[in-house]
Amino acid sequence: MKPRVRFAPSPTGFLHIGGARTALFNWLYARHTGGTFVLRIEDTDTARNTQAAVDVILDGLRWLGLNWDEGPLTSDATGPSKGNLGPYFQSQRKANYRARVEALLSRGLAYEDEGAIKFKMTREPIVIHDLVVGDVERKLTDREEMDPDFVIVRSDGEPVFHLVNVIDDLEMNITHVIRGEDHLSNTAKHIALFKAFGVEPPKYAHIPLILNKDGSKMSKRDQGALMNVYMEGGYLPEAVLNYLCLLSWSPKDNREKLPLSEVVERFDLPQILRANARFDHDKLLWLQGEYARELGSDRFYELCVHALGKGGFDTNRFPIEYVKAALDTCKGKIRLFTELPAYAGFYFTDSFEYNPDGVKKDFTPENKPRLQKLRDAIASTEPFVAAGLEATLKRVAGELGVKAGVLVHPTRLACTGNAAGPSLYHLLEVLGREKVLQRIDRALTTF
RNA sequence: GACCCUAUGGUCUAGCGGUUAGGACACUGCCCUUUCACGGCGGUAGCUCGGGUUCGAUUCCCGAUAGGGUCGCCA
Repeated sequence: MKPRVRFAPSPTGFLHIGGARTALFNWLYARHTGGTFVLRIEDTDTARNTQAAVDVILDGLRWLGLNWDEGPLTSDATGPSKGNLGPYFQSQRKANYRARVEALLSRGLAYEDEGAIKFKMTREPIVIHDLVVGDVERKLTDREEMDPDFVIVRSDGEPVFHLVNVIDDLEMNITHVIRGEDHLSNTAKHIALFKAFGVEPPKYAHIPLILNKDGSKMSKRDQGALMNVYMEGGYLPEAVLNYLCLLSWSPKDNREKLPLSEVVERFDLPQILRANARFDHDKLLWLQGEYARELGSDRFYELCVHALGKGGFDTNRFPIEYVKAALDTCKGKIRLFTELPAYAGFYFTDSFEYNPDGVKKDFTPENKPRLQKLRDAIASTEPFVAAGLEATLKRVAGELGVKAGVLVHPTRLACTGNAAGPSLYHLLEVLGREKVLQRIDRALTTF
């Protein structure tokens, strides 16, 4: 029988990076084994759950490319889904829960207590055969010793997580439960529940948690904890995915950057590490840069145009060839697309501020005549292309008896407002003679 | 408080009784270079501690310590 795994988030309005990693590991295992990846929405908390919150989860998984074989097609709990074992929203499965609870009640495995229904938990230690952690004997804690039974239906009639999670895994024929290690201690309860229902529990694989760089628990408020930061922050999903694969899993051959298809091929449960991993944003950024550099042109343009648009630059007002030429000078230079407006905005507006430090350093009295001389030489450079412009600049520098850099910096500042950026000669070529001369002339009037 | 998991540089990791403890990110020196970035060549930095087992422990066992998790009518 092929494995059936599931990702079962509750719609809280956020998709946590840890949740995304859990989804990823489930997805990887399903794809590796040719099994089925089920998405189930645990929306039992009617007070908190909204359709918009479900969209956050669906959008996040889609952005990452973690497609599910069974589960909802839309965020509408009563809407369409794929798969034969739905509904895939817990809010639509209440009849199942009621029937299961009745069965427990009638067999004396559960009882009513102050309006709630409690499950008669075994008093014996339970051994969890975990595929990642190994055999774990879970004894009762001191509080559990006093009352090992736990509530499965609240006094308001709503079933609780432990119950519905188990019933759904059972009824959806889930074979492997791959989830965060925060559930390891709870697993004894789940196993007892499965046994009470007369079925063998699924295999468990508890994966380590993702902590902050300093080792503290990552909460929603922590930097980088939520998926939307990456979706909106100019990240590439392949970079995020690759980075997530490297936390608690390793290809073991000293490679860091590897395509998802290869991870799918090599991924398996037993080789997942046991220790919690810390989230290193710098390393993610590095991978992001690696992937950004080798992006295909069309996708690169698309992402750039989108980022520039968000930064207030309407590239549609410029000829497509100009836009492409401008963006080509940025390829391989930026990591995050959100950097682009500041990095390349000068291509798309004439009104930009000069970098103050650059002004101090480069717009100096002795540089003014130099820039003037270069301006005149540029005015007659023919054709107006990078190689010729470079030759012109170096010739003028030679005539002035200064290094090229002396001319390069004021020119860059005059034409872009920035102290760093794309290759100067190439950006001049893209801007064209008219704009370059205008910008140098304008700069010359400021100092 | 009880129970559970974990422990290799700052971070992610390779290692599975004998290695000059390997790689990556970050940091840093030099080179390349108009800037930035990339790239190339170096550098700093590590087996938590204490007991065992063994001819020999980073590696196996026990304990301590530290970190994380759970013990809810949250999920």
